[in-house]
Amino acid sequence: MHIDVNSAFLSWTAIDLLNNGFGKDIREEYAVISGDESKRHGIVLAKSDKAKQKGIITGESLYNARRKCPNLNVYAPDYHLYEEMSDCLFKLLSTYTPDIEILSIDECFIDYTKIKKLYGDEIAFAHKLKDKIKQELGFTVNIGIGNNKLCAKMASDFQKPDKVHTLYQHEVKAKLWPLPINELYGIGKKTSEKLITLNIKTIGDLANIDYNFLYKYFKNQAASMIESANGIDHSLVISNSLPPKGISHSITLERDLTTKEEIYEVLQMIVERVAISLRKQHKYAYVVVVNLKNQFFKSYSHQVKLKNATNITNEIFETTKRLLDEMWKNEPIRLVGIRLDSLVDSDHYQQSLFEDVVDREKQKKLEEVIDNLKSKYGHHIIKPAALSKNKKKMN
DNA sequence: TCTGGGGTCCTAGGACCC
DNA sequence: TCTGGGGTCCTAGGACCC
Repeated sequence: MHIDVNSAFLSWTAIDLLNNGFGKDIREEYAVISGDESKRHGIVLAKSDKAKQKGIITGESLYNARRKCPNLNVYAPDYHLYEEMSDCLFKLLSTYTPDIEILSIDECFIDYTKIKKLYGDEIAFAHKLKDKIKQELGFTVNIGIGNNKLCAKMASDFQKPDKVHTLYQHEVKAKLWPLPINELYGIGKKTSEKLITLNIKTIGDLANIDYNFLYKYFKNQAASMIESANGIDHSLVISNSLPPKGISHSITLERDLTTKEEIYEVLQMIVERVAISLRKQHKYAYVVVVNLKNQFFKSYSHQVKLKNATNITNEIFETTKRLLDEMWKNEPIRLVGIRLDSLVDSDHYQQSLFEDVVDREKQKKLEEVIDNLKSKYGHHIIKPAALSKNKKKMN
């Protein structure tokens, strides 16, 4: 089964507003959740059914959405709230089974095969489950049932909200094949455009295409594309969520930055964040990546693999500065991002002849102390002098 | 005041090795 | 007599997902 919260961010904000005495349910009006336009974060993160009927889609600019629906009501996202609501949902589900694979903040798979003996017919169970979620948590979900994850996921997407759908193997032809090709999981904008030029317009078209023909255009992807279109998927529900492969953070700036010093300051801020997150997870990173986006929305990245995995803020910061020096084309920058990759559980430190190991150990201890101060007294209790607004007052 | 942020996976090309 | 083939690792970029 695939369980998917209907318009998650919007539903969750709606509940929160109702709980705080807001007189109306924003699920019933022309509403979207969006970031702050003045900070250049104005894109649609979630929409109500009514907004959807106006043609508003997730991911488009708020500017665009307003043109489709001039009297649109806009609400800010609250990520802390969303984490809490998400936790509540997964906790409720885990009272039924430990076999839950969390896909994102608002959706997951459960392996019903293993608990069918306990709870009986899956369709009856799914209805009871969705009603229980609505009653106890206040929001609706769609539940898709299938013989594998792909079919369950496609089924949960059929008709919304508050519905249970099945997509068993024998239903693939009737329920999956008529859908437009871009609705197949794994087929995005680029691939569907390419497929349409090949006259492959529906999932059924893809399901029945000649493999050798498709191979010419999609190489190794061809086989799995045809399998998906036939509702075939051998992947398993993996309950114990895997550790992250990387940690990243990026910021779209309120205005484009034009000097290296300004970009350094942003880098420093972002490094602080990712490094703390890294240490919190007891990880060390081998690879440091800097990503930039220029005023024309062109992104480019530069990365380096370190000799030694690190979790030391300063080592990461110095690395990102070096990367920036090498890659920056002296042009206005809209977004600055950092990613830490190739994470390992311990640093297996290889001492270099020219390094001061004592100093490195001291640095690590210092950062442990700083992390503790921050978690006790808040993020702003201590920060690099370079990020202080009153640099002259600092001792 | 048009266009976010956090992820995963894949591919292509170059360096390098035997 | 101009120049293989297989393999790994690294980097950059892109597609896709929510």
